[in-house]
Amino acid sequence: MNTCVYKHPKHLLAVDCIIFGYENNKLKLLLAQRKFAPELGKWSLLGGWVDETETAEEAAERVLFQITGLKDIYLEQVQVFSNPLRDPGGRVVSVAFYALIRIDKHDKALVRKNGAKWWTFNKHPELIFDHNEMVKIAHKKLKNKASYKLCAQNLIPSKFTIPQLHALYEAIFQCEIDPGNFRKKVLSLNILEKLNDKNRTESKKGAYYYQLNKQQERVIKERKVKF
Amino acid sequence: MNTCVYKHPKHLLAVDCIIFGYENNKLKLLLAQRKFAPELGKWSLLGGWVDETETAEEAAERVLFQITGLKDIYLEQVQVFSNPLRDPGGRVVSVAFYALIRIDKHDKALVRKNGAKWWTFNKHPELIFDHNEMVKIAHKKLKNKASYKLCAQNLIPSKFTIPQLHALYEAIFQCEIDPGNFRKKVLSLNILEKLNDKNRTESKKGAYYYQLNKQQERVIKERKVKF
DNA sequence: ACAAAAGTGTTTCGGCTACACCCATGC
DNA sequence: GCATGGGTGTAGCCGAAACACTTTTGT
Repeated sequence: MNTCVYKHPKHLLAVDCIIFGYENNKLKLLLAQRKFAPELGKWSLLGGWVDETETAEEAAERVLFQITGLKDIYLEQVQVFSNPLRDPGGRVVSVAFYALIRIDKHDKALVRKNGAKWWTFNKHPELIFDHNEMVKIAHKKLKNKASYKLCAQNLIPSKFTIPQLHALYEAIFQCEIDPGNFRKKVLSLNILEKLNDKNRTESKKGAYYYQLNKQQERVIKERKVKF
Repeated sequence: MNTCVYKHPKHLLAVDCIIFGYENNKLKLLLAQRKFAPELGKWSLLGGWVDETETAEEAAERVLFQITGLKDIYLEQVQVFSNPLRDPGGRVVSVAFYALIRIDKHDKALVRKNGAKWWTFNKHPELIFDHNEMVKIAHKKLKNKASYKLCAQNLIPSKFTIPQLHALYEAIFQCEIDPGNFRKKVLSLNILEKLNDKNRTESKKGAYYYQLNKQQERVIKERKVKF
């Protein structure tokens, strides 16, 4: 890959990660304070440079590993941001990704060491450059994804109760969802396996645990050709 | 923008356009034969390089103008393709866009001069590199878009009959759609205005022309929070 | 008259919504 | 026994799908 037949202007290529987590019934966002100019000290998404020998996805995985100590993180490409003026420090094209993180599994000390901090999603601070827009679009994509796929395994432990799943979905969509209808809908998908033990920490009656069954990759709802 | 505070590897950045058109009741794709190595002579998407002072969107618009003579073309970003080995000629990161073109309005001579050719969508030749994958994903995105927004104005003349619109949607979705249900659905959106004249070229009875009314930008169907 | 496409009406079905209601348990 | 959250049942509504039917007009 060191030889190249094309002669054209080259660009700095970065990745920026919108890192979602879930804790205490709230959707969270992992942000960092810039350690270099411009905008030193301001809050921003976590990002990094794309090397010559890796894909943008691999660069994002590398960034996420450095920050959280986790591998095999769920990643989705959001879109490219390429306004020449988006970064006052120079012409940087950025590929935005959103990531889903199991907060209970990641390396909290490492996060702290990196100067990063988890923010409640709807209370996060203003971000630098076009990062606010990135977050907005990523959240929209996450909601869309979650309405078709159960992305539980990427945000909460593999054993969970229906009320816990319900709370997760309310956090993702930032709105109330009828608990009874939610339960019926999610059970009708036949992707959950009921376990014999109950979680008794959150109510007197206790709620049965479930886990994803084999066909967990099944799409929740095929987009039909309506038109 | 000539000064830059960052010191990191730089990348060649390209755009590739999946150009959709519609003619003779068929979805079409505009393709070109490569005029340079590698893969000289093979069919490929139309693409170009991103300059230092423009966005990827602007680069795509530039490419589309050079090929079709049209400005203000409907464009949607598909995604970034950044496999270091995707192009044997060197490490090129590509941003894919799909475009919707009014075939009746574009400059056919210019297209021919550029060595480009319209192919029926489901009969197009094998493409170079990862362009087949780009087309597949773009088509999926187009179908998704068309199920929420009436993208008629970007593919057919502004005056059209319901049967013509129906045929367009059958071409986009590559499947049959019940004509009666389609008519009722599209009229129920209240975005079409009935005109007084009929098109008599396609049937004995003739079909009334319609055009988009003021609120043409209205989304066909809000994605509800189902979950 | 009839073929062919435009356009309308009707019935069925399934899923979503909004509730009311029962269940199990700790206090 | 009662408050609390877990879990179930049900009636109504709406939109999609399937398909029968009417309308218009050229030949």
